[in-house]
Amino acid sequence: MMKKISLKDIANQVGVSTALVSYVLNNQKEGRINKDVAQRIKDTAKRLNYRTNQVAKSLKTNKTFTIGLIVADISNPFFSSLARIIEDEADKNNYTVIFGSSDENPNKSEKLIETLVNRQVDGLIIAPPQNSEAQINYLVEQDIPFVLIDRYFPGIETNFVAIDNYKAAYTAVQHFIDIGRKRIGMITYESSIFNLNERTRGYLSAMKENKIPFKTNWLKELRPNNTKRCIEKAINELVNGPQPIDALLFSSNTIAAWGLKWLNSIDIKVPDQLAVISFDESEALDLFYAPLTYIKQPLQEMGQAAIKILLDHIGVNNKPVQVNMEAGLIIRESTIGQTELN
Amino acid sequence: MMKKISLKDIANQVGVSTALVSYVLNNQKEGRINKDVAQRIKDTAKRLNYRTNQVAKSLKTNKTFTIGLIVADISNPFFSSLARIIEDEADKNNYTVIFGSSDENPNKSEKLIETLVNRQVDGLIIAPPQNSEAQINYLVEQDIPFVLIDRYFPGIETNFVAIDNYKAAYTAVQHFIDIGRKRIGMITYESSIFNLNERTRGYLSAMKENKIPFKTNWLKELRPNNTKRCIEKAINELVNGPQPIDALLFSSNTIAAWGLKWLNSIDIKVPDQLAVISFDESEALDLFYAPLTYIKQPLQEMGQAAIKILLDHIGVNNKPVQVNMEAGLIIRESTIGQTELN
DNA sequence: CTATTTTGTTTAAACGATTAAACAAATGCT
DNA sequence: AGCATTTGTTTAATCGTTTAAACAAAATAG
Repeated sequence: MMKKISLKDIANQVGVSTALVSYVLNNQKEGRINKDVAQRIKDTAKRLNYRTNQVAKSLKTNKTFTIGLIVADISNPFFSSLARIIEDEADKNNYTVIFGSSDENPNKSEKLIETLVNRQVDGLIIAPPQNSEAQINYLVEQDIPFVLIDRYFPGIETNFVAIDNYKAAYTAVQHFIDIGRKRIGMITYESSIFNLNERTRGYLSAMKENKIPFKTNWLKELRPNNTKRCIEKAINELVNGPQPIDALLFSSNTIAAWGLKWLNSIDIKVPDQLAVISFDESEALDLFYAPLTYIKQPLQEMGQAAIKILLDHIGVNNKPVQVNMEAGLIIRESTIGQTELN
Repeated sequence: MMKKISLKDIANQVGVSTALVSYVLNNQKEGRINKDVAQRIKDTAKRLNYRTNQVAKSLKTNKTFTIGLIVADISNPFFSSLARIIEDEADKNNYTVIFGSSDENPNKSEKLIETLVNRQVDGLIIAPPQNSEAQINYLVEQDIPFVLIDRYFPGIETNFVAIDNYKAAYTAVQHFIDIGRKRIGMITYESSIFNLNERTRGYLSAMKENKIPFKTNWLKELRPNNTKRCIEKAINELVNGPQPIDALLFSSNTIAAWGLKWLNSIDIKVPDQLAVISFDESEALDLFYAPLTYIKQPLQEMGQAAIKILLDHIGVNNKPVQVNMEAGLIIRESTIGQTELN
């Protein structure tokens, strides 16, 4: 690695102090600096191809213009889409993004938070895994600016941006009922994550308020491990029982992807035999033979809001901002199939 | 933001110099330090919840343990999967990843490189867009360690990790021919990016060597803008002409996703009417009614190789390492459909 | 013709770590 | 006892910036 050009090098070349060089290159003390000297400094900087050392600058100014982003898994389209939006918004404000994947594991998440905080990020955007309350409280105590995204802990007063998952699930189930389905199943993860619980609560609540006799085994809660086979088993139980379901809600895009593959391979006809709705969108849901009705989260707005709130809390002690957005239900053939349209 | 604890705070509390604190916390000068004092320093560090300021450390040691990753678009599953692998490998080596998306735009890519270099990343992993040769040469001149991934410039001597795209495309076309297809089309981007050209070259070469009379309009090269409608138009021309094609190769996952949706909506039967192969995998290709035969890139190996090569070039002036891996052809129903199996 | 202000620039401390070198005290060796 | 070595710790410079404060020279005012 070549020796890097520093302010000092420019100062030496021009024959002035580093202070002056710094002032000129930062356009400070405008008017007070000799035009000639200023020009010579600028020229020399360009000629030597000077690049400011952000690390030194950050140390001195106590500002890194860096945001830490912690998601469950950057390779999950939900999070990578969000990451892209956050990246763009951050960039508009001259921030750079460092990211990490927690795999829904609180230990990993804690390690990531520590790493990012040690690197003096100006703030964090986090989709917290379950059992990570302590870390979040730590951030609150340390007064480190952060915004939770997608999930949050109702017991902790923090900034967050999420959707109303209760309502979203409720609306989905209501849609099933509106199209005449009564035996409605749901597959979700067994988890204490607030947003997932809200989805389950919405499902149960919609069933109840529509006076649908609910069978406990219509709700399948998956252990996080060995997911693929668990989903297959769950689906088998749901469709093969004495009271097979006629509608199914997947609580996440990953569950939906595995689930749809299995539905394909056991030849369940969607929507005739089984109407299907999934949370989150993905290319995959479009290419299923009956394009899926899905719950669309306003990712763009969520990402933008997260950045805005975060930046509004960097260096200022503002009150927590909590945003619950509304998801949309995009109705397609997996619930209103060709058959029913004709 | 609360005042952060520094070495000085610990030193003051314990009544020693910061140097000693630094030595103890870094386990240096082992044995030479009074056990008692060492313990007191460690205890105090823990009690005060000391976290080293990486920015200061980086400035002094001239090492950030940060890798910059520049891809075309982090929300593209190909790149987000790669990003995840790179993240994991980086983490194993105590590195953190900063990322940016170039949108295949050399200006953005240049800006990103500048930002990341200013932040003193120890090295870069880059999927370079077309017309970014100058930037890459700049990195070479500046002796900044980097590895190109997915694409590279044959004219520039750099580290790179890629697949043999010529061979991959050739193999795909050969597979079409082996199953009796002769009128084989290809949709790709019009681009000077080496890997795409190689794919085209592989396609043409396979056609030629199999003595398939090639029609120029079987090869559709898309302008990067307005892609969706261009793909639809291209497909219409390919399947509606006087000599409709009976096999189609998509040169990327994004083209495939749009293309398959369109094939669905104009009711082309895959594979009976049209056998289909795509580059890259994605959940979407699995859920198509005839799961797609696709060219599988060894992402895991590529990501791992990239990190290994990069780390081998940080701080050392090793010779460029160039890796061309072999892609696999995963054969599924879009070429060997049920009909032909029976 | 001083005193004051303005203009242009430098000095020097600071950010929070690292680390070579210096130093002091205790111990070992003959 | 006298010298060398070992042990334990501190001093001080440094990384590349920023920036308040000091300074010097020139311009303006009274």
